[in-house]
Amino acid sequence: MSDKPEISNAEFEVLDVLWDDHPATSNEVIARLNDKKDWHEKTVKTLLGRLVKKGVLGFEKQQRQYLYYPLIAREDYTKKETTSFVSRLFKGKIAPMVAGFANQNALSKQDINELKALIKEWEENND
Amino acid sequence: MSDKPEISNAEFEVLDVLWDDHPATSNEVIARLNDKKDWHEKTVKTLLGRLVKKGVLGFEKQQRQYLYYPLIAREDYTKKETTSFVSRLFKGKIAPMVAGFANQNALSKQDINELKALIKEWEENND
DNA sequence: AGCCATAGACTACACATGTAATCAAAAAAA
DNA sequence: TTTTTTTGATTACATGTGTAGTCTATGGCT
Repeated sequence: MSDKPEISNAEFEVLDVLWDDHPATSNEVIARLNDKKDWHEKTVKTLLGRLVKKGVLGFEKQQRQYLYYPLIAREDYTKKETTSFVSRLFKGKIAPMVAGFANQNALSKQDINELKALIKEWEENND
Repeated sequence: MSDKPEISNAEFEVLDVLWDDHPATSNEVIARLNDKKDWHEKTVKTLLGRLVKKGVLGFEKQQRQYLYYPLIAREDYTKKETTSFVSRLFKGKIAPMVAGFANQNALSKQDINELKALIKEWEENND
């Protein structure tokens, strides 16, 4: 298959706002990032360019500006990253990771309910 | 608090075998890594040195050799990494991450049981 | 006592990354 | 039409990272 493009931390932030809503011009991306990050516009444009070069973003010209959009789905990316994260740090076992997370962070009742729902779904499909 | 040292991927592999068993000489580390990685001994020694400089490893001299050992606990590291991973990719919500993982990987009956146990424990502490 | 193997220290070097500044072309303004 | 602005393209540059090679001192062998 196509090899997973390495997306750096800074690049991820840019991709993330494009996942939220796209296509978008560089100025829109810059504006949205302004809330969370304190990046110079030139920095954001560099990151956009690098993501295009990596094949993570596509764009189409609209007059002089580009309209950028993601070429990979957020779900696909997060699934792959999660799998590799869990296998690296937890030998591929999900429960210890959840345990460590629970131990470090407060789990809400809703978190618990969602986990229960996942388990229930699994049990309905496997028995 | 002390700021989290950035541990690169390659460095992590070295740290990982030291977490498994320590203290260990560089040669022991090199030998253990030989199974999984195809790294030159010099490479491993460079990584050991960098980890020492970053304050991740300590050592004590044994004649001419060093006995290396981790200065941070695996649990502490994995918890922090998990928290930051979940907050970056899943807005801090653990259930969607587990859902994505389950969707990508086969969950075993044991995984499910472990998750159930975690939930049960949470419910005993919170009600 | 002298030489050699070896351990860690120091150096190397290309590519990635964070963080921009400058350049060139075209659109917008004057 | 000339000037200014703005956009993407190109260049910059320090630091991190992967992946070693060379230097130097010392413990061990002869």
